[in-house]
Amino acid sequence: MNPILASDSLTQRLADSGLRATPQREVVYSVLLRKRDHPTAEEVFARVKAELPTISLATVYNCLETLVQCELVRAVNFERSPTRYCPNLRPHAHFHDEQTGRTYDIDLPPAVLAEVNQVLPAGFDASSVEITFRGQARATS
Amino acid sequence: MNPILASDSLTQRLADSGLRATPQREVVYSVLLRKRDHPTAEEVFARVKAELPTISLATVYNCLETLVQCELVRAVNFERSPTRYCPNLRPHAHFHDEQTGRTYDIDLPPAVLAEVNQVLPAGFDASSVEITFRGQARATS
DNA sequence: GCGATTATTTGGAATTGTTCCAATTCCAAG
DNA sequence: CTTGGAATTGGAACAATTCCAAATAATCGC
Repeated sequence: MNPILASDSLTQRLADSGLRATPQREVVYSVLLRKRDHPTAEEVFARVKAELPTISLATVYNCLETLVQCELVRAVNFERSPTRYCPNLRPHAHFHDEQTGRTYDIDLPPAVLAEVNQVLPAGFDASSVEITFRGQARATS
Repeated sequence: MNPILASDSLTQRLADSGLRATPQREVVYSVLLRKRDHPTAEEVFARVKAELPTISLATVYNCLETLVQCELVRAVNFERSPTRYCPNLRPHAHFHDEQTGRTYDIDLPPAVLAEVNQVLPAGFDASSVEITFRGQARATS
């Protein structure tokens, strides 16, 4: 009945983990979907407050952590700057523009991913791999 | 005259950047070379104190930062845990063992590095790329 | 060598991002 | 209802790092 489909998949994923779909979780997730610019927890907090003025920063951290657990959101770390969050579930690398500080998603073709995994010697069993570029982007995307 | 060759290349690199080879910098660097287990700043601090009991943590941070600037050492970040330092200058990825917390260097063949760089669309100019695996290692290395 | 200048080190305070905690509040089921 | 677990909240605590101002050390022009 709710026209916002994302909310349904959210509810489903949460239920799968035995968790509830609360307004806070829904708004945090929708904020991430709405503007996919890899916001920090503080930025998410600011955006969510527009809709839920009484939400606390702790709750934003809780919700983000929950979404990461449910694999609806990826936490992205670049050096020691604040963790950023992205709702892109396809395999992708990140490009960090040194000038602007902006982060871009770079799609990772399965073939490349496969080749990268080949570099692991016997005895190393990787559950995930993260690829991060840093440099300069003139792209508008 | 000094039989420790590393110290010479250190002196050289520092000089190239207009910096001095101080005892603190030399000992911090030698500690990294001696045990290449990706220590944190605190761990380096503890090891250096054996030789220079009066060194301060701030100086260890300074020295590490200097060595990173001179490209003698790489800073390695894994999620939000403390930065680790490694004196391995060859292109390599890192494998983070989720059980033990240990970090392993994984050599990166130029061909793989080249292919990874190919995923960047036009307009993205990368100055460096970082590849980090996470998983389980049974290796002894 | 000798003072002037600059680089480096030092200890402690400050900062930042995040987590913890104890006290509510909110649901959901019996 | 009411009882129990889940979730939220605000503020304190925390960990890693950086900042800062004072002390120390090295280097340079003379």
